[in-house]
Amino acid sequence: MTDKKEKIVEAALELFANEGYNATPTCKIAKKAGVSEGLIFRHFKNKKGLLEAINAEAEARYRDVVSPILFETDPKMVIKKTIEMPFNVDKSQFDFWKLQFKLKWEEEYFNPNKVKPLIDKLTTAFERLGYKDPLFESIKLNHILEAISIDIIRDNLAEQQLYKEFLLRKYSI
Amino acid sequence: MTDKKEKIVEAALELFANEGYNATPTCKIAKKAGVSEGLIFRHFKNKKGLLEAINAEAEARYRDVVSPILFETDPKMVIKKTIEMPFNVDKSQFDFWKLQFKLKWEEEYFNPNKVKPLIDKLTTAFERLGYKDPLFESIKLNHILEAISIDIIRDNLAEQQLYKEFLLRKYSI
Amino acid sequence: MTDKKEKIVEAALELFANEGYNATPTCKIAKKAGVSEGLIFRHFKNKKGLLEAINAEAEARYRDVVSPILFETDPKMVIKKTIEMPFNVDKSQFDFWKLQFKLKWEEEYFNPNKVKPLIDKLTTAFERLGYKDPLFESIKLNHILEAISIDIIRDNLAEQQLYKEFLLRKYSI
Amino acid sequence: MTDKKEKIVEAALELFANEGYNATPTCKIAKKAGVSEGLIFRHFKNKKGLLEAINAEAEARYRDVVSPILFETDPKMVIKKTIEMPFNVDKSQFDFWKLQFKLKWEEEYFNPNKVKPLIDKLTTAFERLGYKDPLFESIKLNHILEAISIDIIRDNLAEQQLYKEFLLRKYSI
DNA sequence: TATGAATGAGTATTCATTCAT
DNA sequence: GATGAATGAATACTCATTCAT
Repeated sequence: MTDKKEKIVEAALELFANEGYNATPTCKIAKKAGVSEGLIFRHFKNKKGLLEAINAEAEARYRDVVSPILFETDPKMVIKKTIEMPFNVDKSQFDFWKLQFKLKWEEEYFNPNKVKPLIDKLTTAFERLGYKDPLFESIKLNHILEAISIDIIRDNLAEQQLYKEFLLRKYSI
Repeated sequence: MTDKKEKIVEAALELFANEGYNATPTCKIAKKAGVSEGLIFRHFKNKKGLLEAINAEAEARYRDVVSPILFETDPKMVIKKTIEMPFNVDKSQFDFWKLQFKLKWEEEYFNPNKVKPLIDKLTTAFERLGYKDPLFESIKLNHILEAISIDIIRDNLAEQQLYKEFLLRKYSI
Repeated sequence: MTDKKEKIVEAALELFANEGYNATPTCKIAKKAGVSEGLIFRHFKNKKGLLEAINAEAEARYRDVVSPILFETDPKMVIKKTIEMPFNVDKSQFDFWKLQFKLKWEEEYFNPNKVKPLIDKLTTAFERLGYKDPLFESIKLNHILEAISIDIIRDNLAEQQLYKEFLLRKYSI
Repeated sequence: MTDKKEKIVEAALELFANEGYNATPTCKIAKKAGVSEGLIFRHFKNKKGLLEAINAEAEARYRDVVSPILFETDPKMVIKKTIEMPFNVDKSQFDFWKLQFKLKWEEEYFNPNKVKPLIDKLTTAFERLGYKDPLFESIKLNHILEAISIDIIRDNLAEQQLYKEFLLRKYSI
């Protein structure tokens, strides 16, 4: 990716995440990126094309974060790593995840199957640990983590460290 | 509220909830409501004014749903009613809640204090029931319910009844 | 048709005819018509929609010009009226016809069946008058008249009166 | 002319002829020619420069086609060769002529004197053959041939062979 | 000669909003 | 209260043209 193309993506990511896709004019992206407006369309064809380029990278990052869990064999470690996941997200990546959560509300970008591998992995883990309703347990844990992620991203969760320890304790980890 | 004013609100609610506020042109609202575009501005001054009118009603509805919990005295019942809350939302109201959840992502409409009364009530309840970390317990339950609400509204939660019973069991209810 | 809508059509006709459809920006049409640019799209949806509206009117005018010939019963009069047709076009209508001839070069707007009724009528007329190759005669006459029309519209035909008489003489009229 | 320069001219000719000069973006020409967009401007300075280069070649070709008539001494042969001219155009040259006819509608490229030598030659021929109105006869024949050319180029003339023979018969050739 | 990234002015189109009726 | 024509600023997108390599 050329220098300017990268600049466009960065600017767009920040603006889409914070002001919203529809509320962000392409001229604002161009100005923030320090490039001409036309260049956006030369590189991405569409405003939507730009969004999709960002989104494609997001899929990759999601996989990077989740795959260490999927390769874990110890059931306790599966749960531990899953709980720790949202707390480990670097601040520099918040815009990225903010955009992801926003886009979930657009039919077009919402893919309910995305979490399935993780749910499956958690279900197996809970099963091995002798939990009664392993599927519901994993759905519940996933729910907690989704909500936590949202709070963290929006800087709306106090005492993260203590809360994380509380959760780990709950699962006897 | 006159007949036509009501029609505008209904149309706007559905469109804002499903297509997004910025992505919905006023002419589309007018067409769907079967009124002239000008009438929207006679009744609401602004497009934003229309959104705020809808939003104000949402606050009222939120209070309607939560207040029965706040007036509950039995701690077990507090938790039971809280868990049951998202499962009892009528389908006819989904657009309403969908819009609320979407708007949470706009700084302007996000009010982190909104859930405070419920969190407090839950904390007290968990305290009375002898839970070790009542605050974190209530935050956790709230997280679960937020995530459930999102799934239900988006028609993304299977076996709701069984899941609800599972949760109640978890809290020994 | 409202006053302003009519103004738009007039301005567009003149510009499309003289500068070409693609070479005419909508802002120029708006300025010439003395209206806001947006109004063009409110009335015609598209720039192309505007062209098509003009074109539809052109079809009507063509029919108005040709139908008196089609209802003629005397074969000599059929030929006479046909020959006179291009010479009788009023100068105020030149832009209209200019645009028609230009558009014939766009696949999309070229309809080879348009002249068929006239060709048929002429063929019958030549047949009745005992011409040897009535179909070719009518094609030939039509060719002459098309070329004359083009010359007249572009103000490129000197001594129109004498030329017309020459042609009539050729057909012994 | 280098290989690539030639490719550009070919691509531009086809596109200008069929889609129109204004409707053809330079990037489309470049893609069709298999060269970079910049190269067009290195070779032709302008988009207009490219058009003019094509046009200059057209003038040459026109002269090639007409000069054999101008050097003809037998009046009958002058008329015969003139009539046969449009029927002899090779299909591979249609785009060339199509563009010429289209450009006639742009003031800038319309040169009414272009046909003058041919008209003069025809007039003299008709004079020698004892026709009454030699000038009008030659204008008329020219009109017929212009219209025929247009029809042939647009593949809109059936039974060309028979029609040509019909015309020759008309002039007792 | 040839490329392709980059530009900036332009162009069709949208849209919230106003206003006379 | 209600309409619908009209506006003008904004917006996504195009395109001829330049320039460093």
